[in-house]
Amino acid sequence: MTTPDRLVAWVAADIVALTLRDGVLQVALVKRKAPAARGQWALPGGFLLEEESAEQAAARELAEEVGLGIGAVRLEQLGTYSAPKRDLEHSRRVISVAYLALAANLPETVAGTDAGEASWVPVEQAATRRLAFDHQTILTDGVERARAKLEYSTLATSFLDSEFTISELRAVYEAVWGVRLDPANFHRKVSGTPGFIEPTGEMRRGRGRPAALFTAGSAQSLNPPLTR
Amino acid sequence: MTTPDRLVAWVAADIVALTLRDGVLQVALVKRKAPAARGQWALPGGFLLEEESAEQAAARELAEEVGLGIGAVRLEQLGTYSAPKRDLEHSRRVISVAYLALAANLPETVAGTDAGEASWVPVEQAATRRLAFDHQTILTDGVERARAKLEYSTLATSFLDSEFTISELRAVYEAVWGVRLDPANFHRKVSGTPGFIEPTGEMRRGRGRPAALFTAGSAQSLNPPLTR
DNA sequence: AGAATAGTGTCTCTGAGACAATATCAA
DNA sequence: TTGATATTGTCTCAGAGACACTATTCT
Repeated sequence: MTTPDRLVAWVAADIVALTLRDGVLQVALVKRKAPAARGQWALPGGFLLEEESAEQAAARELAEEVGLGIGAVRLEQLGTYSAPKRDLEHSRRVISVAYLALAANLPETVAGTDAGEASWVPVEQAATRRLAFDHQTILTDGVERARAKLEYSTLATSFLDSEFTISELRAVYEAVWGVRLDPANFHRKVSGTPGFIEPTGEMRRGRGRPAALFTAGSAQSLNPPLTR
Repeated sequence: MTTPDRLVAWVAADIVALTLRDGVLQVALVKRKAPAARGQWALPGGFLLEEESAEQAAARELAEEVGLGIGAVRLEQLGTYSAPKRDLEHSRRVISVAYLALAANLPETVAGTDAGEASWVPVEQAATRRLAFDHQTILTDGVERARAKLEYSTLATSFLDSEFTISELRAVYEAVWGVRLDPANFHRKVSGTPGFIEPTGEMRRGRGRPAALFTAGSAQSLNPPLTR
């Protein structure tokens, strides 16, 4: 026996996928091809299928719409958006479970089946576009979460390839936080935190003195944290 | 036109409601009266109704099942649980949006319509009970979130009445974190953080020297944080 | 040589923690 | 007076930030 006014809903998983291109924080957006909100820019995402969890759906949609292979990104749950009027385009209420994904070297975006186009857009610029549904709110929350997480977690390395220099790691912090950090103090801080980064012994040569290469360490949290 | 295998779900809001009784961290549990998982202990909660957001549903269920008036508690979204097999008792898949609620002086629990019994149970003891569905996981996540939030937010005052002493505030931290804190250093720390607590000018007299009374200040975050 | 980037040394300041000392009440 | 709790003082240590300095490459 079903209570008459109990909500029956579709459940969507939407992803705030962030990456760094040319030192600028960018987010993956798709131009909607589905009937609802057709033609508008939106976060990648889609409906959960039967027998699928929200995280599985997020990983699948990220692969289909943005071409980010499953396992290539860390997915972290952001929150769930369930306001009754958040999506008036569908015939049923839709609640959305939002995820944050941080990606390194972005394979060029791929136009998948569900989305018309997919592209990386600077976050600053995306903040001025009108996005479908409440995706502007979700984007803002996602960026803020990423900023906060850099302080007390080792998440920043997710933006980088498996080998990176300390300067590149610093560039992640500077781009996401929008600040300039002292190279000397940053170097001491990250190299002195056990488990954050591990030296490979290799060097990378560029304009000046060659820089030592590192890989991500095993630590998940930063103690004490980096301060913004 | 509906894609054939798109999930259609019921959406529940479940609440990890924590309070302090006799210096012990306790959680509100209900004995289920509904057919699904009848007789088992579970977190308070229930299904979203049409035209209701998850947070509204959480507030309503908290009022109905635990007797905590709407507005008497802060609700913070914990996360969403959507594993396909998390709830096999219902005829449809159920995904649950979990909330964290911190309450002061717990009105005695009220047996509402949906729940058979409701009572406050020490968290340590609840961790050993078999709870319905995946509520054990949700409870663990909620307690961990509360612990983390005390560090960098002013959430601890939510556990107290509108007027409290610094010792009472310290007791919150000691109970939630399960540690002993130095009274002198704690006093300096909280009274020296602008916006955390505001003196009322009143005193409360007990066993020893009377303690000054405070109310919660306007600050939401603690900078620098308290360390566990 | 000069520019550029990597990395180290050093000083100062702030805040956490240990713990002694003082204050103000009840019994 | 004694015991209990509140509050302040003081010392030490760790870490953040400013910034001078050294190291190693390219042009």
